Amino acid sequence: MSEFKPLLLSQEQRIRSGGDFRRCYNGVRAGDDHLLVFVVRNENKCRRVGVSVSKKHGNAVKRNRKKRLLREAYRGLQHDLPQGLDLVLVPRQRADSGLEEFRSSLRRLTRKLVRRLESPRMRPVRTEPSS
RNA sequence: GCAGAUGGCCAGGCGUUCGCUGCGUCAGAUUCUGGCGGAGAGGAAAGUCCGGGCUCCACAGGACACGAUGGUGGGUAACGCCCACCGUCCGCGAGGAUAGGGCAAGUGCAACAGAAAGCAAACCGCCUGAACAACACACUUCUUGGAAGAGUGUUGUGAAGCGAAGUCGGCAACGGCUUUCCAGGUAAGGGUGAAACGGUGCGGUAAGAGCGCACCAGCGAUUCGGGUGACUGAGUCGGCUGGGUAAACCCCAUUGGGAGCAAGGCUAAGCAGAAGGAUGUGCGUCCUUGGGCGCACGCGAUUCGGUCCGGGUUGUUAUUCCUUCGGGUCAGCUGCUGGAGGUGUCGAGCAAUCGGCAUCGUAGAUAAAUGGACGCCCGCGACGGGCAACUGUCGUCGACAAAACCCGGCUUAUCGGCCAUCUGCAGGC
RNA sequence: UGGGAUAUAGAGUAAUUGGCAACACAACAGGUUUUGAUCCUGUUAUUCAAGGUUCGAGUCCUUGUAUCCCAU
Repeated sequence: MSEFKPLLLSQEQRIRSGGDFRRCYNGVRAGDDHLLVFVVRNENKCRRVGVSVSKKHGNAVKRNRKKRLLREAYRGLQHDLPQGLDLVLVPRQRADSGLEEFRSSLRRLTRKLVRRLESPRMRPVRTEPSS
């Protein structure tokens, strides 16, 4: 399915400003044992992704490793995702999270989130005041 | 061979493929895309404990505070770092550790124990004399059952108490009263304590004591020798000694402007201001008698490391200055990597290090670039096979940890190895 | 990135310039009570870690760890 499209990940496809991150945290979210995903729609028709790893995951080497694994998982799966979304990926504090776990979690969670975005918006209204 | 000591080095390797960030070049195109080439984390990049470069601010000075350092000589841009040496301590040794100036300027501290914890004595104890008592000896007088006196020797007492002596009461245990507890010498001994005013021996003495002597340890002065110096070797003399603690205050010597690349500079975009405070006086000069300008003093603000003195700048009646609160933006470029640079070699030096020559081009990210997958080799671990060398399979297996303006150090973390020199023990020739 | 502070029983605080780590709360055990509450008694500390100075360190010095705060 994605063998014709290059698996690139350039700077335009990344979320880099604090405001964009804050907008995503107010959006729809879903998570499992390995991953937490925040999603919001954006105006232009491209996918963007941001990665956030807190200091509780260890020192700089361990944090960089998790960021790279998350970016690599997104890079392999980006053409399976719909257009016009901003994603923020936050890993859970687990030592056994590898690339395959992140890939399967990302695939399952984005499918769930897309379904929730297209259904009548009951969930976002309920999540807004709590956050 | 085993056990160590010191110094240095490496930080899994190779290949294919999909990606990431700069650079060079070419093409499209107009600041983006593509092709090609080449580059892309460390010995600690870490902690931010010191020192410097660089940038901005401030750059008359003085006094007092404050911080840091502390053997000597050298190295360095500088250092709290490094090298060499000295002293002290530890180790059989190779070696290791060392904040290592001054308690003879002053102040302070030392719980408990101990007689006593700092300035020299007091106390216990030991000794002498006097006094009192008892006993013994011999003497004198009166006199012969004996008494009195003074003497010598021995013993006992001899600072407050269960003391001594006398006397009274009581069968006794004991109780009451009276008297007395004087004058010196001595620091050998006195359980303790981390630490106690030199140690041992002989002499000496009433008892003792560096009181004297010999040796040893320590201090001071001095002579000669070695060293740039810290210091050290040998000798002589002296009084015999004056404790410890300064990572206790302190003293001495040396030294220290402030803030930091989010420094600083440029461009673009955007917004909304509000409140409060700021004293004048004199002189000179110019013109239209009301102001302008300048100077001095005063006052306000700010700055000169913290305070004071004393300076600098600025304002002093208004399109100015200062303070506080609020609003907006937080985008891009630059600084940004060629520097106290790396490697090799020669020379100086014990070394740290320095100099000459040759050669190399070696990260620049900004929610922050080095990653993913596969294969082979290496190492490790587990389970097997084999007498052994070795070999098969498996592994979310591969130390600590990632630049953020740049250097020099220090400290801390670290799987597994390699090399060189040296020491001790055991064995063989 | 720069600056500052703190760490003591389960949680909260003391420890007067170095000399036996204290207090109330909580927990546990025992006692009082018919039972419970109250009350009484007792127990519970690697003073954040390592090293040094000192006869002796919670205290002084050095290094590290963790947490919190401030500026931009």
